Amino acid sequence: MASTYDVLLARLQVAFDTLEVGADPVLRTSDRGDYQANGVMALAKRVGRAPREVADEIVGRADLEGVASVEVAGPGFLNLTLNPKLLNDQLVALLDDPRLGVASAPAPSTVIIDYSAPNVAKEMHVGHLRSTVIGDALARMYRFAGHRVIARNHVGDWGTPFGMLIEHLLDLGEDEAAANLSIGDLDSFYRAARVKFDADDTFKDRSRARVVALQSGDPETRRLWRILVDQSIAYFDRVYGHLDVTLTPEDVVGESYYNHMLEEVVRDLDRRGLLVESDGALCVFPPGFTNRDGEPLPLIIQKRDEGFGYAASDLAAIRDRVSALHADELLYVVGTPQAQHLEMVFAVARLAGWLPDRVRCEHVTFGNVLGPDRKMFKTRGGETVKLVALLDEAIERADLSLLRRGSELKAKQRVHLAMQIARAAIKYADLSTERQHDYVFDLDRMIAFEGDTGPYLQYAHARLRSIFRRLGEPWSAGSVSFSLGAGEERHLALGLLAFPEGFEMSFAALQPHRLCVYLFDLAQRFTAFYDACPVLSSVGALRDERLALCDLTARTLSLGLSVLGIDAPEQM
RNA sequence: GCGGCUGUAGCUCAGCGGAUAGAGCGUCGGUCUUCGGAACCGAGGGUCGGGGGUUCGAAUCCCUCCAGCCGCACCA
Repeated sequence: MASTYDVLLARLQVAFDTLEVGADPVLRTSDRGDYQANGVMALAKRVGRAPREVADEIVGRADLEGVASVEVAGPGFLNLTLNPKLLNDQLVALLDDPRLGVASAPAPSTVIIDYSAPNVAKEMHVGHLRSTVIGDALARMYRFAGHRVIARNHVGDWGTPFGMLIEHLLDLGEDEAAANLSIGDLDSFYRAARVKFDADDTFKDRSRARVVALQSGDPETRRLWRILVDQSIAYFDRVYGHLDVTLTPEDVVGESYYNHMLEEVVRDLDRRGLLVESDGALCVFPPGFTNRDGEPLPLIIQKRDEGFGYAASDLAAIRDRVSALHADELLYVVGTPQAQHLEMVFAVARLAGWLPDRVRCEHVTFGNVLGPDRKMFKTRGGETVKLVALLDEAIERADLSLLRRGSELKAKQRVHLAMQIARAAIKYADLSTERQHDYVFDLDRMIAFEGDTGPYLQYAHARLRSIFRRLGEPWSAGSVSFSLGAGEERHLALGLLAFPEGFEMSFAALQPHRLCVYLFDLAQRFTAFYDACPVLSSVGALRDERLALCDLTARTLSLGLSVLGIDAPEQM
């Protein structure tokens, strides 16, 4: 089905095209009418005529029969009020549409989304939260939009620290070490290795030798390294499970995966005459980048010691993703501090011809998670906050709230529900602020059941489902018609019909918070309706109509939340 | 110094060149003998960091200044 917005836009577009082909009607929802079109003024300017006159002409030429009534206001606004029959027909169509009006991409693209990227043998902490949550929401949005998503978890599984980590593993004994790692105690493992490395020269020498052995492919060293990697991946997988993130171990394609391609990256850059030796390092100087002294800034491909910089594996990854995986689109959900690095990598990949213009390549940046003091979020002791600790605390609080409220659920169900609420609280708080902005992590605020929070949306959904439970029998729409006599009903209905725009705008801009804004607005429309319009105690056609509105609202909330990676429990 | 991001109500944040800048929390007042009150309705609260400019129209685009955060050659 065509969304209501699209129906309206198509009719207006025809009229605008008669004055200037492709002129944007600038169609928006409005509080002056159901929608307003603001494109007349700009168009009048371009064609050199009076705005009111152009507005009148557009109104005269637009075939809005059966769609909307229109009024010209102010300097040339077109205020549109949707036709009751159109409203009814669109709502009836939604009842049978599992996608609730959102079109599926006619030509699916292959999209590679690079996100999460924790480090092997290190705990996942708040620093990974946003990349993981935002990346996963985007992956779900792309899938829902009908595209093919290849997730890539570019874990840090290579580099000099692995010398000391492997030596520490040997000191502990493989079994002991694996046991430590498998319970997720990665940080103390890493710290212990670090302490020895700093204090003990023999250990330091062993570690360095071990790095060389690792890099030269020594089988025994590789086997030991594999233990570290596998234990870590298993641990990450458990964290993703707790967070309900769709990443799997198969999506883990770490830095080491690209090792065998690095020589070729260097050779190819050299062949194309892009490689420059500078201070003993092999670099590319993409135009337009300078350092603090205004000198050209290099992207270091191979270091003086012949080791490869991380730019090399990033470049290899682009080559691989474009040529072997046939990506149409590359997204990097990586923190803002990497902006310049990634810009340079993209620039070099374009220069080298590995990244053709047809492939969209974008750095999806995000701001920091701040503590109550507005500085980077840390524990009171100044340590990074572990992701599992964060989630555990949220679960505990959610469980307490349920208890305080006198939840009748059994302990086991309650804990599961507390987990769903905790995840919703944390994810929604993260997704509902504009991506690029920093936000203050405030568990009290995000887990509150009132206000613009994940739990509030879940609650709205649970109340809706409760209506259908009380109904006592399966409900089906049958032959409902929507007369929308009450203002609250009409307001809610317009909200339901706007789901496609809500999703599309959020998706096109890669900004999950717009979908959050939409869902919160819908939930508010619903609660106002719920307060004013009795459902179960009404009778006949009115009752059917209200039940249908409830059904659509519940499905829209549930679908919208699921696209963001948030559960909508039946009962709370 | 250069580059990037940010500055909107007491607090946390939305705001797509359009009409009177909106939510949530908090505050104050109200509703309803609760289809789940974790609700609803209303009020108060703003030099949109300052100053210029472009435009019929600027929180939004441009310039400049102020404040804050981040990055700027071999750790990834």
